[in-house]
Amino acid sequence: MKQRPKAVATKAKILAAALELFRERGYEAATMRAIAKRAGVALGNAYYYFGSKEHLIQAFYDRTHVDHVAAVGTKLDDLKDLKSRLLWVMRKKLETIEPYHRFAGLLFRSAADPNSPLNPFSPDSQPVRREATELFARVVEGAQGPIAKDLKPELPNLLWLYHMGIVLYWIHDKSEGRWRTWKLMERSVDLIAKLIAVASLTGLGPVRRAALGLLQELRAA
Amino acid sequence: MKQRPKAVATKAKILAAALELFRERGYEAATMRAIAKRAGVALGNAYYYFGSKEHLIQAFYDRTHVDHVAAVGTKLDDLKDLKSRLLWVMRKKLETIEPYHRFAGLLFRSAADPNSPLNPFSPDSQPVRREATELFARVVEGAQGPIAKDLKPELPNLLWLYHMGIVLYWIHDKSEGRWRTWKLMERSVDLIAKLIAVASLTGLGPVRRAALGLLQELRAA
DNA sequence: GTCTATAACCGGATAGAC
DNA sequence: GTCTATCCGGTTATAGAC
Repeated sequence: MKQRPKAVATKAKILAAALELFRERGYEAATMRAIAKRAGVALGNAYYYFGSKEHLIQAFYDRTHVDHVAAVGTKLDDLKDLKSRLLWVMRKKLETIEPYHRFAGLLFRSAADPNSPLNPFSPDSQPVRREATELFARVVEGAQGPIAKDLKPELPNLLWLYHMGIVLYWIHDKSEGRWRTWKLMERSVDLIAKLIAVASLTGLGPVRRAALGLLQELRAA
Repeated sequence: MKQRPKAVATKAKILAAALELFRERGYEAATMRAIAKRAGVALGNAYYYFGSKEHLIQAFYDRTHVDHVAAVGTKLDDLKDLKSRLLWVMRKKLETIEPYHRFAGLLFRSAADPNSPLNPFSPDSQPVRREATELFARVVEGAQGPIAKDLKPELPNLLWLYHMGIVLYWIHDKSEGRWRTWKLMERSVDLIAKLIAVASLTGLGPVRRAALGLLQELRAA
């Protein structure tokens, strides 16, 4: 019922025009009027298909996520220990988003707003977020070595959160080729692998208990 | 030279009106026209004192920081262990910002943009950030109990970063009276106190070494 | 330097006719 | 589904007064 071909074509035209103009002029300078005009469509019609200008950006997210999964590919299956698996996924992430660094500030500006549909915790973003989390579930699932039972189910979400933190750092990173982010990412992946190993060996100390309590809190939200 | 009393009074009037309206209606609904009107001032005059609506947010930052420090007050000196000290400071923080929850999202929106002067890592924000960090230095400084020598200098920055994380959670928190944030804050403060204690007792395991290396990386940026 | 008043521009968003 | 007309608010411009 949603597949009237004309509607699909119009929507695609508008989206294509928008992405073009974003690339050419950046987000702010690509006005809705210009987008509509390039798409050969009235302004109001653009709003008929995309509730707001921000809805147009969602395409970027979807695309980079798909690109990331593709870049990760089947190579992940060849890596056995958690550290190299996580490292691989994170490397591919940074490589995938690198071309967008110029525009990232503008894009993520909306992403930080709790009221924006682009915010990664919003209902609109749930599908992408779930898929992204599943990627980290794959990372954990295929890893050899012991992982504590009570920690394991939390890990995909935690790693997703961690990866958001790295992306946030990357956005602000002005160093040449983002080498700071790369170093930070490599070091933190190392630390995370060590932490998981330690947490999975040790008995139930008060620190471990406090940490797990905190995790439950977070999950309930 | 900047202290013509009339000018100071006018600027204060405008800021007060803005904060009032932000509280009452949120950021978007508090139009510059309404702010000027409430301040009993012409629209152009508001722009004479605040270059843009965002500049009013910067003023908000400063204001809440001052309020926070005042709320923390001398009571901090009566608290001896790190946990109660940190808890006190964080409680006062959440209390101080609570009235502004409605428009906090918009605030963070600008803060996430690396090109915005509002972003907490920008040069413009350095003064506020340094002062805020000093508050956490006070927390650490006055605490009894052992704190590892190599960890101690990192703590003010780390705690500042932690407190930003809590604020980020608070911004997205839709629960009644932000009780989720409060619980998360209390639990995480507990965990942090435990972590610091353990880290200060234990010898130099690989985890500790990796963590400290990561901290150095972050500080260098 | 401080302030008023008014008009105008621009672009995101909406209403309602067709 | 698509259009045109319109609203709304941030921002700027102007011209002048204390």
